[in-house]
Amino acid sequence: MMKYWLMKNEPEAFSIDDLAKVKTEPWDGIRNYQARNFMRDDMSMGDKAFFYHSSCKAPGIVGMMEIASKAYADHTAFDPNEHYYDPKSKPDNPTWIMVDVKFISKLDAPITLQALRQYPQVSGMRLLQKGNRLSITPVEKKHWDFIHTLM
DNA sequence: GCCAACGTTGGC
DNA sequence: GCCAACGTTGGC
Repeated sequence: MMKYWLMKNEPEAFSIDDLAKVKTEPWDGIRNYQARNFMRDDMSMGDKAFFYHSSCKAPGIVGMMEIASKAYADHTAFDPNEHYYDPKSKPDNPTWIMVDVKFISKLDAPITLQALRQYPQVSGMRLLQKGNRLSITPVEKKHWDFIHTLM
């Protein structure tokens, strides 16, 4: 059964345009257990995800991508020179993992957070819940489908 | 840059 | 195992 996701990233670090260029990219740097568990336990190859730009002028959904690998060790956790280095993650038993994502499309016009908040049809989305900070959240099919009607 | 809301850490 | 202090996220 295909699942749907929303994955946040700061466009200054890696944007939808960057993904459009490289086509496939490891989604590294996740250092939150809930987000990790989603990748480890619930994501499958072929799942679809919204690419969301956060911490920017107009936060919102900017494109779509496909999960292109199973979860595997996030090697950036092993390297002391990396920003996301975490000494408690060991190569033989990695704490942190990542998946590859594949570019599907960039939206002609982003669907901003501000716009999403206007629609009661998506008011239940985790993204819109107060205090939500998770960078990876599941998206219900009904929400996924409704957002497509906005494109 | 501010700050609310979380998540994590570490002393006890 | 509790919880205060600290760190991070992310919208505004």
